[in-house]
Order: sequence, then structure tokens, then C-alpha cells
Amino acid sequence: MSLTRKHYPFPEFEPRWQKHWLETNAFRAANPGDPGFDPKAKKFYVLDMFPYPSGDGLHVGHVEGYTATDILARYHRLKGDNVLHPMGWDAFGLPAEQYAIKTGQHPRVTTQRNIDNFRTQLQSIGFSYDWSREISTTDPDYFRWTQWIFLQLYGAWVNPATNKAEPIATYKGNDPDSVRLAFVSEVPVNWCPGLGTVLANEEVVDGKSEVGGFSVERRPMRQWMLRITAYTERLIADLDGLDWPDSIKLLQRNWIGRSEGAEVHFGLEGFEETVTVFTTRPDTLFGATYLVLAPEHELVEKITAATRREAVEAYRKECNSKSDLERTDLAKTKSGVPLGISAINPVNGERIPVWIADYVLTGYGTGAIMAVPAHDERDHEFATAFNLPIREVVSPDEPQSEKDQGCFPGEGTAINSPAIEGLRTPEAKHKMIAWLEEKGVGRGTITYKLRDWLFSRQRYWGEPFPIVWENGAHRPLPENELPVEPPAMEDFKPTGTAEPPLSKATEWVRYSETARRELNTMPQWAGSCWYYLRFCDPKNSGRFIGKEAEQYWMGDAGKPGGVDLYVGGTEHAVLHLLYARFWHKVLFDLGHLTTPEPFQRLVNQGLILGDDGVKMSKSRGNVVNPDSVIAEYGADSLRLYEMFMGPLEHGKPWSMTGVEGVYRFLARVWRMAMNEDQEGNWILSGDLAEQELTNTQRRVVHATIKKVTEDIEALSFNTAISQMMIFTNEFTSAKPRPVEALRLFLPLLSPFAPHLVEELWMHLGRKFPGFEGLASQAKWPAWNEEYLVVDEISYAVQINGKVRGHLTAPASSDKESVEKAAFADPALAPHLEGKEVKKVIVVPGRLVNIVVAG
RNA sequence: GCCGGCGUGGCGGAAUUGGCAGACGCGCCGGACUCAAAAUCCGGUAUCCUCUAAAGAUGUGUCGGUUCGAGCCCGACCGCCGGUACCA
Repeated sequence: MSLTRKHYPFPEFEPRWQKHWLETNAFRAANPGDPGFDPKAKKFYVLDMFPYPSGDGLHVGHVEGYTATDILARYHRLKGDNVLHPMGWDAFGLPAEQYAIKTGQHPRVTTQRNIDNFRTQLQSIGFSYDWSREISTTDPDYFRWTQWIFLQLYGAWVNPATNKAEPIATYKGNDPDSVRLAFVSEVPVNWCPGLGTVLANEEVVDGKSEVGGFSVERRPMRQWMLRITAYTERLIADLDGLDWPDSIKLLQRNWIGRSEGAEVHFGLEGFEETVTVFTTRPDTLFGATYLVLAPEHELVEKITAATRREAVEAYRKECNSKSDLERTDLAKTKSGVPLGISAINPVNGERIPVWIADYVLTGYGTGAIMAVPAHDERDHEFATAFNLPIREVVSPDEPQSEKDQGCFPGEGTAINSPAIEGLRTPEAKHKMIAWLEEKGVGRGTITYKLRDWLFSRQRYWGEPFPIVWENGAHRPLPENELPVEPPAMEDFKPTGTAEPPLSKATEWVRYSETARRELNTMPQWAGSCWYYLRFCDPKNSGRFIGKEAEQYWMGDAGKPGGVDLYVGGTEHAVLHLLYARFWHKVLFDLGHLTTPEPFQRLVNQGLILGDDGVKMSKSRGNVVNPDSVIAEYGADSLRLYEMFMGPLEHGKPWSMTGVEGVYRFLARVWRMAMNEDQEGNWILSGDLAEQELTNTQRRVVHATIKKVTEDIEALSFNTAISQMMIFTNEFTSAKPRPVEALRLFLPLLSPFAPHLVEELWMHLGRKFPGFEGLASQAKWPAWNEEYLVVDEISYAVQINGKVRGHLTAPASSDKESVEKAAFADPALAPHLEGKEVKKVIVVPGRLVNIVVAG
């Protein structure tokens, strides 16, 4: 294949057009106030998840999403919209630093090299980005504003009265540091010795680091945190107004993990203190037969009976030394020890034992539970293992199956519960909460799985915090000292201790005689939390985004989200997409943004698998390199194939013969306009003529315009391409071939195969009118419904739902005449003989169904 | 375990959202062109029965239901993929 000559000269014209588009700024988007800005044009902001420029280069998975957005961008431009379609680099982060440490090269050098490589690759696919807006998160002109946004978080709190972020000055309490949205906390963190840094919960998978797969342990450390938990309610509620896949919304809701329930205070025999537990089932309080605290619970030390001290200490130590991984592995077998004291159940005064067990987590709820083994599977398992009493207080509506005997976690009717006897579970919950609040022994409350966001890393290759420390207190740097650039360092390896690598830059650390710089850096997510804003106004040196640019590109009447279409992988469902929403809301509250959400419409592209049907990986050797596909079949074929494979959202396997299929299609399109002369040069085909379309041809052309237009809007690219193939099949044999067909067809194809269309447009323009300028800047054609109507319609004739014959009737026929025609068909006679016709159904334009009996 | 998604020819996938299942592409078979091949063009291609054709029967993971009519709606189940995991 690679040895034979190409079916059309893409190796010559694809790079030529890429260069031309670049040199003429063909895809520059105009901001309000810019020359050439058209205030009447609709804005369309279509965004890709910008890549991390890894050393491996571009993957066919990148190409899939980027082609989809490029088609939308090019389509909207042809429709006359003002399109913002930018690209940039998410270039801070662990892999660059790990690679730098391994090779001894500075991350700034390797990062720049990778960026250059990515840019070249993207340009070789013909994506219509506005390259004048290119940004990198590692550029000081960019991260200056990342640091500025951090200062906004630092200088703000969420006022419970308004449920909005406000400047910290409006806080009237005496400890502003306890309410700031960016705050310092001594917290048990995920420390990864292999990477020499802490990780967010989201970055730990199965007790190992998501990057590198090193083991992770828990240890308390002083860290910067962002108070994302102040936004839980709004992060859930505002999902409703977004055009996102339901599955992603659900993923975010589950991640935030809102549960309604109650806090209940249990007295402790012999102590002043009470233990507060959280439960979603206050209606089962009468069934609580013991209490369990997390091993790390702060009361344990104080309340443990002297006789139990040794055993309790041993158990706590054991839990502490277990890594997260072990705890996960051992999740199935319950362990725990009793503290040797009793708690008092506030609803009935009953004395119940208090245990510690590691199935109760310290970070969720209150770190203590009341155990109701009859109605909670975990409690049931624990009670069975340790022979604790089980008391049924909810009666199921239907008898339970054998295997569920003894534990019923569902809703039913309260029994053995004096205060709520006979009530249905929901009412029982309400009444119980009211009772608790009245007696002052508890209250209704809501808890969330979502924790505050651990925001500091002990690494070199990230944004330094704009913070200094003096006398043990932190304070922000003034805005005019931004950006805080990382020091130039030769040795930026982790120190091996919890001390960040920046500590080695002693000069830099020393801010003044008495003040020292913060040594942590921000996580990779920081830069990607707001890049979509910077694209609107990337060169602004006075503000993170100009007001007018923000209102134009990010504002839209009636919709909460600013970006019109955002395409990327599903792996960011709960990380980037939640973090970015949070920052956006803070900036919105503080009056810097006009809409409360960043991304209005979100689409997740599916995974492209290897031709063996499994995920592409180097070790499997099934990785497809986009560069080699371009070399063999051209960029247009690569684009078209990835769109033709199947629905954008689905995972699908790669097939090289499939690439050849679309390549052949493009060659057919080429030969509709071009012929090879005796010397082997491509010249305009002599079959082309200015000539009226036949009725059939006109119908195919307009059906294609309609289908392609509607399918692009629906992101159903594979079916749009089939329709274009149908068009080509109709016209390849047409001689003479009406030029009008190409005039209408080529703009439809140009978002998919822009190089080929640009080239044909140029050649046709040398002989025929209507091909002026660039195809990329032509006009999207409109279809005419009148041309789509057919004179005669074919009807299927069914008897009892089985097709027994066909008939054609004029399109204008009414039901009666179609029915009459059906009965006139002699082919039906044998099926109707001796039967009684019960009913006749005529579906206009489709079929006739005769229902018979006998 | 829980949550979500998906099961259609040899393969990737279509199907106006309840109306002729298999569009389009790949692959395969046959033909034209050619000394021959490649490329290109034309035709065929769900399965079974049949020399062939006509005709017929079967067919969208399985079983059942609703309906004149089900790939699509309802119930139960099976399989695959993704997420998540002691969250009280």
C-alpha cells in the first residue's frame, strides 16, 4: 500500500492548505472591539479538554474528540457564527516532573519540546484552532492569574446567610482563617513516598497513586485546602440546568454523596461527654443494640475502660499501620474491639455497649454510628461475628427471601418502636427527628461524602502559592507581586521527607528578614480549572479575563453555562469537571463572571480500542499512531474514519481496512471533479458541466444537505458520512456531471475533510463561478423541502403484521384509496380467502395492515 | 455488592423513536477492464429449505407480556463494558 502511489495527491495539498490557513489567520475569532468583529453574528464557543502534552505525543483518542469539535467549529463558521475554538496545554504536573527527574532535563525544557510536538501534530490534522489564543498553564502570564484566583479564594468565605462567597471583610467572627475558602489544615493526608507528595482522594486508586502506581499511606500533615464543601448544595442543584449526559450528572451527584438523616447524641455511662452519631435511619433508633466509633475517634482515649485499654491500643495500632490497600482488601471481614463502657440510647434509656471498628470511617458523618444489625447489612455482619443482639424494628411489606433472612435494609413499617409504632419509614423518620429536636438529643442534618479539596503538593513543577509565612502566620502577597515564579533550580527532586523540594532554594524561600515563602505548590488541576476563561481573552495583562470578552463568550441569555459545547473523556467526570465548576461559582459569587456554570453542553467521547477490541496500550502493541495514518492515508481520511467508526459517545475498535474504506470514498469525491491526464497530472474533469440537476439528482442533493445539517447538530457524524457516501454513489456515474451538485455538496464535506474540499474548491473556481474564496469560509447551503417530496410512495401491505405484498400510490392519495388499492392486489387473494377482515390500518406513507380472522 | 451503559449479519454499525430490520462502510463472491496483476468500475451477499428461481419459514442476548404491529414499551433473567466500594 505505502509503496503504490496515492489515489489522490493529499501528501502535496494537505500541508499546503495547513500552511495557508495558518498564514492567513483563517480561523481567528474576533472579540468585541477587534477589527472585523460582527456584532450581529451569534457566538459559538466550542472547547476541547486541552491535553497534557506527554512525551508519547498525540493519541488517536485525542483526535476523535478534537475532530468532533472541529467539525462543529467549521460548520458554525460556514453558518456565519462567530466561533471561538481554541487550544492550549495543561503542562504542569507530575509526569513532566517524573520524566525530568529520570532524564535529568529541566521540566521546562521537556515540556516545551512536548508542546511543540503536540502543536505540530495537531496542525498536521488540519484543526481550525485560533492559534493566536494558544495558552500554556506553565506560562507566567497564565499562572499569574491562577495565583490571583487563589488569592480570591483565600480572601473569601461563604456567608451562610446568603449561601454565596463574599469578601472575607464581611465576616464578623473572630477567626477568619476558620472560614476562608482557601485555608490551612492539619489533616490526615494521602502521602505517597514514591512520588514524594500528598495526593487528593481523587488521585488515589486502590490505595495506589493514579500516576505511577506507587503505594500511598495516611499521615497527618499541614496542608492547604479549598472549601469545596461549602458549595455541595449548589454543585448538585445546578446540574439540573446543564445539557450534560445523565450518567455524568449522576456520577457527580454520587461523588458529592448527599444523605439526609439525623445526628443523635448518646450519653456515656460515667462520663459528661456524649457521642454524636449520624444516621440516615433515625426511625430505627429503637433497634440500636450497640455503638461503634471509628478507631481514630477523639473520645476513644478518654472513655476506654481501664481493663480494655491494652486491647484497644493494640487494635488502634493495627488499624493505623494498615495501608488503605489492606483496608480495602480486608473489607469483607469485620474486626473491632469493645471499649468496656456503655452508652445510653436517648429514646428508651437502654444501656448498649460501645465498640471501635475500622468499618466506621473517621472522615464521614461524625465518625461514630449507632448499629442497627436488623436493618443494616454491615452492622448485621458485625453483630453476627461478635454475637451482639439483633432487634427488628421495621417490618417489611412482603416476606423476605431465604437468603436475606435476619437483615432488612429497606423501607417498611415501624414495629417495637413505641414513639413511632406503625408508621411508614418516611413518616417515622420525620417524627423521630422532630422528637429528637424537641428533647434536645439530636437534630435533622445532611452529610456529604465530598471532602474539602486538598490543594497542596510537595513538588517543584507546579504553581507556587502567593503566600508568605511570618511568625507562624500566613498572609497573601499583594497582587502586584504576581506572578510568583518557581526558582530556577538544578535539583528539584523530592527531598525524601515531607519537606517540599522548593525548600532547597534557600534564596528564593527567604522573602524578607522575617518572612518565608510557602514551599508547597498547587496541584495540576489548578491550571485546568479556569483555562476556558483565559481563552476568551488570552493576552489581557490587566485582568484574568476582560469584562467585555467574558460577557460575550461566556454569557448567554437564559442558560447557566458559558461554553456552548465541551467535549472530552469521561475520566474527568468527578475531578476536573467538579473542580472547575467550584472555582467558576466562587468567581461568579465575587462578581467576576456573568453565568454560574462554566460548561453548558458536555459530551464524552468513547474510548477507541485497539483492533483486538481491547484498550490500546504499549505493552499490548495495539497502539495506532495518528502520524502513520496521516502518512499513508492523509489527515482527511484519519478525521473522516474516526467520525465514521460509530457514535461519538461509544467505545469502538480501530480497523485499518475501515480507514481504507473512507480513503476510497474521498478518492471518489476527488475523481468527481478531477481526472488524470496522459502525463499523470490531475486536471479538472471534462465530465463537469453547468447543467440542470435531474429531479432525482436534486432530491439526493437536498436530502444530503438536510441529513448532514441535522446530523452535525446532533453530533451524529457517522450517519452524516453515510449520507455523503450515498450522494457520491449517485453522482460518480453521472455524465455529464452537474457542477451545481458539487457547489452544494463540497461545503457539507468541508468540516469533515477540509483539505480535500479546499483543494477541489480552488480547482473548480478556476473554471466555474460560485467557488470564490476559501471553502473554509464559504456559505453553508440550505435545503428546500419541496425538492424532497416524491410523486409516488411505496407501501408495504401486511396481513396480520406480515408483509405479503407491495403497492405504489401517488403521494397525494388518501387512506381510502390506498386501502382500496391494497385489496386490489391479486397477490393477497390466497391470504384473504375464507378469512373475515376485522380491521384495516393505513399508516400514511408507510404501510397497510389488514387484520383477518378465521 | 451497588450505580450506569450496552447486547442487531462474518465485522464496524443504520433503523424516521411503535410501522417493510440490516442504510452506509469493511470483508467475501462474481463480472468488466488488463497479456497478467494492482487500482478502478458494475453486480451479489442475514439464516434455513431449494439445482436455480418463485414461494415459504426463521431472525435484533434469553423467556414471558402489552399491541393490528415490538430491535424500540413493560416484567423476569443471562452476558459484556465502565464507574464505585464498609459513606452509616
